Amino acid sequence: MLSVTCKIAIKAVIYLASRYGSGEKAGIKEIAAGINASEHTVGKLLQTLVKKGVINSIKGPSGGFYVTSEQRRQPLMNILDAVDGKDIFTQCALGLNKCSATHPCPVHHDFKIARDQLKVIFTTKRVADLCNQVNNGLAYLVD
Amino acid sequence: MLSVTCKIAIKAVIYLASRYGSGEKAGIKEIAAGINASEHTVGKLLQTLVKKGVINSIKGPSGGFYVTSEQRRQPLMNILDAVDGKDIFTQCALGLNKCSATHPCPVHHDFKIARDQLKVIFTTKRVADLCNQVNNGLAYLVD
DNA sequence: TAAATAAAAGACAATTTAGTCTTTTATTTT
DNA sequence: AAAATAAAAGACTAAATTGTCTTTTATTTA
Repeated sequence: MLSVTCKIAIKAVIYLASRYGSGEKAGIKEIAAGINASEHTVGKLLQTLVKKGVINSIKGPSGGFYVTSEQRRQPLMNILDAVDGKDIFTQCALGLNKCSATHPCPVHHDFKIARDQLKVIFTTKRVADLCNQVNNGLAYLVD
Repeated sequence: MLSVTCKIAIKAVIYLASRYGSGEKAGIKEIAAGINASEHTVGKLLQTLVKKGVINSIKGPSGGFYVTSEQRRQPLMNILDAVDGKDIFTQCALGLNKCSATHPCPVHHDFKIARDQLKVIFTTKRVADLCNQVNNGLAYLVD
């Protein structure tokens, strides 16, 4: 479904946004430790997120990564798009290039319903929503 | 979602079952041509399907691959399980090992709904159903 | 029984994806 | 201004997946 990197990216952003206020910075080490992932992997992927405007960063001592209050309001889709792209929401279940209502693969109609539902989840769930769940102990970022 | 191999496998089985009657045999070349895929890839993957009992084969001249009428009634899930396994229907969206209703990741509840829906599609749709669609010109296996 | 046919099996190669490491650049603090 | 800190950048390695090829085995037909 999502790539491994993308899953880590979502956890990293939620961790950052749930533990730190808007503008408050966290370093790579801390974020990696907080979501139980490799520092190297997290470092690399945070770069991508900064480049795509999902989060921000500042170099140097007392630098780090942070989210703005606006970025808290963005849907998970932004993270997914930055790392994996949006292809999974348009691709045919059987790999046809031209699969549509007028030229469907044999599972097109049903598959589209499920695929669209996933799309709804990722476009309606916002970073802030998930932070609340984590902060209230209703959801977890680690096993 | 599904691996490339698995997508080809589904198309191969549907092609075989839609073009040939129960017990009627088709060769690798023909199946590969019929779904616009590489002979090598198809040959290899059909082996897997035979081993897992999704289809049957007979060696030698006038040999080939075929499906029984019983195999026509099997759900797509059997193909998916034979090639990719059923993991995609249990895996956590964010990659947690222990993600459940009592220890959920932040998207568990919604994701599970969509995931379960996909599972329903693959367990209720049978090979024969899709063959009918293809044979009636309601669905296609190639672009 | 020999030749031809077609799948089975497995080795191998290529590609893609993921993960790691090193060097560079920017910023801050002393 | 120098030293320290932390991200940026990119090269590199490793692993997983996908795809290709060759050899073997079974079967049939002449």
